[in-house]
Amino acid sequence: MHGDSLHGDGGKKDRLNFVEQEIEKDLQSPKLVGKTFISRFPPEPNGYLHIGHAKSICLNFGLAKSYGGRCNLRFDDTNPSKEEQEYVDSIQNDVRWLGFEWDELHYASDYFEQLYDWAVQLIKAGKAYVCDLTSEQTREYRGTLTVPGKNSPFRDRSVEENLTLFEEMRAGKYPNGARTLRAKIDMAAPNVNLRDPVMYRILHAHHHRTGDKWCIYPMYDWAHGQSDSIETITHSICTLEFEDHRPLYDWFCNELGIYHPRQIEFARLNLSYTVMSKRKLLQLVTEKHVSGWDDPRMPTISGLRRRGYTPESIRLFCEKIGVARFYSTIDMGVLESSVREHLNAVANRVMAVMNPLPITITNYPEDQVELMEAVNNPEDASAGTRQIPFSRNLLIERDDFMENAPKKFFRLTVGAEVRLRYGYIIRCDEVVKNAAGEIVELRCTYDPETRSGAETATATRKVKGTIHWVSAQHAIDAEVRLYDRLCMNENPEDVPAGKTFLDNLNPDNLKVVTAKVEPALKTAKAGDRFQFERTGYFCVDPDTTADKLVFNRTVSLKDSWAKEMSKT
RNA sequence: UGCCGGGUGGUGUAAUGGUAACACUACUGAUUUUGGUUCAGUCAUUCAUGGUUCGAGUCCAUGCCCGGUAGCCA
Repeated sequence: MHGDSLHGDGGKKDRLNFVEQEIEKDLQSPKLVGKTFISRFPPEPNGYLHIGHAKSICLNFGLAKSYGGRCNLRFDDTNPSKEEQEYVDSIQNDVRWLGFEWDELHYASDYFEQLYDWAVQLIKAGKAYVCDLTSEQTREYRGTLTVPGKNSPFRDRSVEENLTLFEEMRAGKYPNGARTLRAKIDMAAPNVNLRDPVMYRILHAHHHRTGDKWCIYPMYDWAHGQSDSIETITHSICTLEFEDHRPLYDWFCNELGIYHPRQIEFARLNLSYTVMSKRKLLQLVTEKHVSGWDDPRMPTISGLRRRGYTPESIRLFCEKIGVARFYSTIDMGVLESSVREHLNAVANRVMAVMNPLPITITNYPEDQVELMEAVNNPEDASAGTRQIPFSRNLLIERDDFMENAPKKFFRLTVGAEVRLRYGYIIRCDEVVKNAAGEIVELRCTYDPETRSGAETATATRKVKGTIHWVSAQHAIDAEVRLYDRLCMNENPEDVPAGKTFLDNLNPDNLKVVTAKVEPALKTAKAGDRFQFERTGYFCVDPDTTADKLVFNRTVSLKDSWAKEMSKT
C-alpha cells in the first residue's frame, strides 16, 4: 500500500497517538490477546467524502495495517431519505484513490433483519416499548439538560401489546411518525441519550438498496454498535461528538449479550480558510459558488484530486496532523506543504509563461533555432532530460522585468544581465513602449559564450538571476486556472451578526489566464502533474481536449521574493 | 444550569514522575542556472493557585477558560 512510518519496517513508530496506546493495551488484555485487530470506516452515503473523512480513513485503515489486522468499509445507510447510490459509488472510488482497500464491504441495511430480531428480543425482555408520542411530545417528555425527563404514558405497555404493535409498524399499518420503538432505560438519566432513546422510526421511503421492503428504519444508535458487533470490530473509532453516545452503545451490546466492541473517540479535523460541514459544502454547490463537488477549491477528496493533490500528499498530511482528543484547527499551510513536499520529489519541471512580455534577442540570427537540453527533475535523475527550442523571439514573465528596479531585484532591468534558464545570459538594451506608455517589447542581446551546458569558465559565469521563458514561435497556448484558498479568513465561520461564511469567500479564489507553455506539453494528459518552474505546481484538468490544454494550479511555490516585496 | 471531554510556542502533535521533542509557519545565514529544493541556526519554564514528591507538563485539590450534548439525522 504505502510506506508509512508507523511500523513501516516491522519496527514501531517512536510516538504513538492516544488511540494506538489504547489499542496496544487492549491487544494485551485477556479479552483480546491473540485476537486480530479489526476496524471499519463507516460513512453515511449522503454526500461526497472530504479531507476530514481522509483523516478517519487513514486512521482506521492505517491502524489495521500497523497491527496486522483488517478494516471494513461499511455504509451506514439507515436513513433512506438522504442517501443515494451516487454517493456510495463516489465514496468507494475515493477510498481506493487514497490508496486503501477494504477487507469486507458491508451495509448497515444488510443487518436490518437481524436488528429487527434483536429489537424483538429486547421487547420480550421488557427493555423496549412502542411509544405513541409525537416527535414534539417526545421532546417535551425528554426534559432538558438540567431538568430530568418524565416517563412516556406508553412506557408500561405489556410485552404482548408491544410485540403486536411493533409487528404492525413493520407491516406498514401506521403512517410516518405515528409510533416509535424506544429502549426502556431511564428518563431521569443525566446523559440525555439514555432517556429512552428511539430505536426505530416509521419512514415510508424508498431505500437505495432495500427498496420498499422496509417502512421502519433503525436509528444510528440502534444500528451502529450492533453492526460493529456483527463484524466483530475490535475498535470502533469515531469522532468526539459521539462520546455521549458511548454509554448507549455499551448498554445495547450488554442487554443483547452480544460481542462488545470498544468505541474510541477522536477530534474531527478542522482546516483554516475553508469549511467542512456537508451542509455548507452542499450549499456551495447548489448556489453555484463552485462548479461542483469536485471543484478544485472544495476540500472534498474529489476536489483535491482535481486540484492536483496526490494520495501520497493527503496521507502525509494525515500523518503530520496526528490524532488527539483536543478540538483544534489545522492551518491550511500544513496541507499545502504536504503536497509541495511530494510534488517536489515527483513532478517534472516545465517552463510556462503566465503573463507574457515579448523580447527580441537582436544579435541572435533571424532563422536560427537551437534545441536546449533541460533537466526534467533535479530531484530525480531518472526523470531524464528534454529539448526546448530557443530562438530570436522569446516570451518572458512580465513580473520578471522592472524599469526602475529596487536594489534587491535580481531579474531583468535595463542594462542588467540575467540568465535564461537552460539558455543564454542576456542583457536588456532597450524598452519599447506603445502610445499609451505600456511596455510592449524588450530588445536584448545575448552572450553567445554562455550557452547552457557548456563547461567553460565563460559559459558558467554567474549572474544574479535566472528567469524562465518560452520561444514565441514554438510555444503553445494553455488555459491556466489559478486557484487560491476558498475563503479569505482563517475561520470563515467567524462572522458578524447577519453575515454567513459565504461573505467570507475569497473573491480571488480563481483567476483564469491564457499562458504560453513549452511545446513538450502538447502531449500532456488529464491528471498529469508538473512544476511550472519558479511558479508552482499544476495539473492537467479533465476539461482538456485535443485542441485546448487546461491546467489547474495545485499550489504555488514558496515565494520569498513576493514575501520580501510585501514587507514594504 | 446537568452530564461528558479538553487546555503544552503563531499552529498542530509528542514527552507514560527524571534534560519540554518533532512538524508547519516566521526570521537569520550558507548552497543553488528555479528568490524552488537542500543544509545550519533562532523562536515555550506547559491556563492559574495550592498540595504530594529528592524531582510534576505528567499525580491530587480548587478555580478559570474552551468544546460537545436536549433529531423520529448520522
